[in-house]
Amino acid sequence: MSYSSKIIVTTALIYANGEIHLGHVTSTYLPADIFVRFCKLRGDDIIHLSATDDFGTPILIEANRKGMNPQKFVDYWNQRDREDFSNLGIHFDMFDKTSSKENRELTQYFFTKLHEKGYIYKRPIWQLYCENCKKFLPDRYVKGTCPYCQSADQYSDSCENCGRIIPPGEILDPHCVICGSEPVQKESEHYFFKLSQFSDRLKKWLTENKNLQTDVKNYVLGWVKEGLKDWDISRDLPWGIPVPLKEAEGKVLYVWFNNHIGYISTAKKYFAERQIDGNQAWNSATIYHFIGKDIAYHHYLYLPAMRMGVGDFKLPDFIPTRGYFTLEGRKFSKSREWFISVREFLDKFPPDYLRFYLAGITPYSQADVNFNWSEFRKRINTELIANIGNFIHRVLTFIWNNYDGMVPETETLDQLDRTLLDELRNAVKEVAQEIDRLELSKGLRRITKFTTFCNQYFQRKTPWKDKDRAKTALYLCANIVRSLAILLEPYIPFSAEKLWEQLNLQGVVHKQAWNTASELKIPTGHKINEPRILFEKA
RNA sequence: AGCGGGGUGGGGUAGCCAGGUUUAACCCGCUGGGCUCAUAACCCAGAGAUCGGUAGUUCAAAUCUACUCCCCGCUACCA
Repeated sequence: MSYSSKIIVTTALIYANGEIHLGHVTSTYLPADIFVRFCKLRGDDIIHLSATDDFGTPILIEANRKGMNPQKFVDYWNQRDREDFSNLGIHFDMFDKTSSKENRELTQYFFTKLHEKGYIYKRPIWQLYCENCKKFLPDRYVKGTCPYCQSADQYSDSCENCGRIIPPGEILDPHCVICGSEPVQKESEHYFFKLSQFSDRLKKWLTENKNLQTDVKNYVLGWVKEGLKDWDISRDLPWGIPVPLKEAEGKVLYVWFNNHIGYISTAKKYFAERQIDGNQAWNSATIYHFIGKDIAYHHYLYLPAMRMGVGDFKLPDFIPTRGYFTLEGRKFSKSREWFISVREFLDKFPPDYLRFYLAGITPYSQADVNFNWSEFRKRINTELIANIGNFIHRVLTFIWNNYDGMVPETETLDQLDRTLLDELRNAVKEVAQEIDRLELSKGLRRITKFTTFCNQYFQRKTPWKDKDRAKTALYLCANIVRSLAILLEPYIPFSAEKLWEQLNLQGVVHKQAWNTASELKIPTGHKINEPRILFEKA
């Protein structure tokens, strides 16, 4: 069977060991969801895929601490994350896990193919080893005192207190996280990926791909210029995807070797369930990988290099990269309890408030995004409620109270009416352009610019003075409210759907065609449902 | 230290890449007025920045160049 989809969107895989927080949502999942929702309305054949990232040291440590089997542990988080995303209206066509059979197989295939082609070699490295636990202690298995600020109980690779990166071997008073005893240096064989060999090809690809953001590109090109180092892709851990070589007993692949392969393995699984050739589907689609800038290196260097090396799967066309999330001007930090989880937020406010606010403040760049509670409230109350919500509500209640809830008839359009329709067409066109260019905050601003005009129109028409003469205006406004439901659907899908119901229209707003937003589809005499307040003040 | 990003009215931003379509735009806030259909929401008018600093390029610079000050992020086995 031949392939049908045209666009594949993936979002960075969420690490399966903790709550989803607003940082994840802001940089990655919300932008992707808005984009995908828009494309669906536009009629594109598009799918959104993601998964949990199930391997790695922190998960193993955490699972051990809780006395849980690591697979059970990541399954728990996978389920919990699905709920969070669903509650936020973030929809996936498939949400899988990197510990899936498909991803294990594809990852081993990647390794084998790269190994055959000579891109992987083995060499011994010195590593800390715990003689009590009889195991090597990678990165986060060792804690000690920070050599810079003397802060105790820090992981051996970085200090939470002063934020410095601690070079391997420099941590003071190192001890094993599991048993507390002091580790010794011991030699271990590791596998390395020849990233250095891909320098020229990466440089070419980065330079020639015009879809990549220039700021991120410059940042990454800086690394290439400095010279890429080969990459240690194996770990002495019991939790991970085994290195598929007989000689490599007990070694697994590093999480960053396998997790982005999850994009492809999930896609293949998705297509396989539909009897579609996954490789062909992947290679003929336009690929978007949405990420946060913290993982820019992995997506702009490691990922493309690995795909170049294997050769079977095309590289991404777009890697939309957004910045860090700060809360009241300070960096998010779980350990310092300076963060907001999705659950915590949704206990207080509806999901659309979060979507509306975040979409409005997140630019298409790696600039950081600051969340501020008072600004959040202000923005919801003034833009979402007093501007957009007010227009919708005044129109609907006016029709309900003055025309028995029936959309009135239209007569000859005057100059102002025609201007309104021009504004509508422009808005529909320009919002689409912005979202298509991934400029989501600008798209939202374009919508509020339009509703400002709608409020002005209503004001100038003074329909309350002569209900009979106001019929054309209300006919037009009712239709514009319908258009707004469609325009707003990518941003605030729950409210858009409620609005669709209030308008008493057929079907669901999510299945409408974007272009019909510039048409007048509600006929005279159409009965709306009783208007209710769509947005309560925050 | 190096690399990347940024400094625009009281706050938050757009514009800068492709210099002049802008008397520097938008939102919030502020001042005054109007309306009363609407969740004290809406509409109109107004005050307020010469675009971090300096020096250049140009007929013309917030937009280009150099230097400089300040802020933020990153620096590879942290996901």
